[in-house]
Amino acid sequence: MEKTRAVTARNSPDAARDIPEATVARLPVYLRALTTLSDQGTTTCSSEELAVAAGVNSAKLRKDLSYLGSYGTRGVGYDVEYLRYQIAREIGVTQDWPVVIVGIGNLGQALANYSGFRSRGFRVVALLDADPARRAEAVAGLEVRPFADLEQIVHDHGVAIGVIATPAVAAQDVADRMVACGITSILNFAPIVLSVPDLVDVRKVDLSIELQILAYHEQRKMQGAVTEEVTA
Amino acid sequence: MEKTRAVTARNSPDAARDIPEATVARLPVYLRALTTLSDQGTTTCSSEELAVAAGVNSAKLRKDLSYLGSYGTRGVGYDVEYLRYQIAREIGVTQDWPVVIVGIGNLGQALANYSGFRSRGFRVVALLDADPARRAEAVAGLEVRPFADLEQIVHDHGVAIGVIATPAVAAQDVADRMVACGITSILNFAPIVLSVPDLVDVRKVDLSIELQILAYHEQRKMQGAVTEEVTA
DNA sequence: TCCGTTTTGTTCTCCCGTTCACAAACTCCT
DNA sequence: AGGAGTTTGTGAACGGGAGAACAAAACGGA
Ligand SMILES: NC(=O)c1ccc[n+]([C@@H]2O[C@H](COP(=O)([O-])OP(=O)(O)OC[C@H]3O[C@@H](n4cnc5c(N)ncnc54)[C@H](O)[C@@H]3O)[C@@H](O)[C@H]2O)c1
Ligand SMILES: NC(=O)c1ccc[n+]([C@@H]2O[C@H](COP(=O)([O-])OP(=O)(O)OC[C@H]3O[C@@H](n4cnc5c(N)ncnc54)[C@H](O)[C@@H]3O)[C@@H](O)[C@H]2O)c1
Repeated sequence: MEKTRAVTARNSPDAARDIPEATVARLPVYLRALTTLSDQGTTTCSSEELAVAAGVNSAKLRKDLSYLGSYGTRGVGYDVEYLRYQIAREIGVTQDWPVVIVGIGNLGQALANYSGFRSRGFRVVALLDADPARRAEAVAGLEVRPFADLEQIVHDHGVAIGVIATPAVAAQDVADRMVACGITSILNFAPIVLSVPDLVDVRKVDLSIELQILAYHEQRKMQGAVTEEVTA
Repeated sequence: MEKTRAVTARNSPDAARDIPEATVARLPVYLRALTTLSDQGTTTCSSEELAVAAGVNSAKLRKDLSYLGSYGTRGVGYDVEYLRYQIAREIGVTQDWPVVIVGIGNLGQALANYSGFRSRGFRVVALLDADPARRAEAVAGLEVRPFADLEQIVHDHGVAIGVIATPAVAAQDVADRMVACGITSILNFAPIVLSVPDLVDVRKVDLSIELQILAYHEQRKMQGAVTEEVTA
């Protein structure tokens, strides 16, 4: 029974192939590059062109795409629109995903105001904040609602994805409540490691960590410069 | 001559060991966990405790730390303060890094107002925006200055790290100008692949991509659920 | 129809990172 | 002093991803 699935042909529309995680992370980049090409009026592109636009090796690009199926034509390349649709479908952004944002402070407001989510398959259906003062005025055309409304909202809109933009101390509580309401994917901006059940996916974005990684390399560049001076 | 370096003992203070990239990305997480433990009054911790706090495997944690040196005591564990300092020193955040933010819109303002950067070794020294209207009022106690001031600011403060929070169309231009001014590390929030010289480090944060990765897994969970229903 | 050109899809190899497992080293108790 | 218990640091096995390289396939021109 398990084997049956593995034997399923690549092109089979409903085959649940397991795409490597590294590839999944790059598919959105290809999608973005294809959208740009499409906007420029390009109808066809080679793996080399697309690879340059996406900032990756062309062999890697072709291997990534081969996990989805054979959507190219040898000697010609890929049809931009067709490939774009196939990737969008594979990722799951041909439909709109309802999203709730919890914690409407500096970052939460910026996220709520960001138009890019909408055009990429996500719709912010509710903004939640524990602080009544935050609820005085609407943000991005949406009222800010009490955190207690979470369950109702998740139920009404069938929300599966939640964004946490609260302070770190509140994040685990918020995550627990989200999970209890049936949310199974969380994007976390709070600088804390969340503990959730196995079936819930968590992705974290930590801007301080990004800067620290840059700082590490920056420091090494400087050390190298000094060493060179000394040995010279 | 090349060999000499390889032979250098791990504990040697000035040894330029090459730490794996994956490890570098985790060091800030350990640093954060150690700071939390320290705040809670913990003076000593085992690799197992720290690993749980950081959300990683304890063997991986120990191997990561071993790249920095032997800072633990067998049978006892690690001194929290000591290890915290060693990691901070290795990353390079014992000193303060001056940072400029370009593009003071929704996201740029949120970043400017974020206090967490300061406590983690970064100091926002200037906010730049091309739009004169943006410069009417100060953000986070800093005036918003014209983009043309970049070179002066970079020169005056010795800025090595720049943050791009402009729309995608402007990002490559901004990056080029940054590089021309001597900035060698860039944190990019615009959804575009930046092209920069080899010696410049770029890290990108793309929130749409994060959501799309979650959507992919979410879709698979649902497919699985449907398949189960059908086969049941 | 056939051959040269182009470009995909895939195989193969190498490298990096993860994890296991254990010896070495340290503490504490008797 | 010695042994039991604990925890680190690391060697070795393993798995996954990156990239080179090539065969298969499509196209176009003669
Ligand atoms: N602002 C940034 O640029 C930035 C950068 C990196 C990381 N972060 C992280 O993102 C998170 C938010 O940052 P911020 O600057 O927007 O903070 P903020 O203080 O401006 O906003 C936090 C919001 O969360 C709300 N909140 C607190 N507890 C809550 C709860 N239990 N339920 C619902 N809402 C609750 C608060 O009322 C507030 O409105 C923090 O964890 C921060 O560390 C922010
Ligand atoms: N807001 C978010 O939550 C969010 C989320 C994901 C990605 N992003 C990305 O971050 C970037 C900024 O988003 P935002 O919502 O803050 O946009 P925004 O439009 O609110 O702000 C952009 C700012 O950049 C300034 N700017 C434009 N061209 C410039 C130039 N050449 N030099 C200097 N400044 C310039 C504009 O004047 C404006 O103030 C965008 O690329 C967006 O795609 C934002």
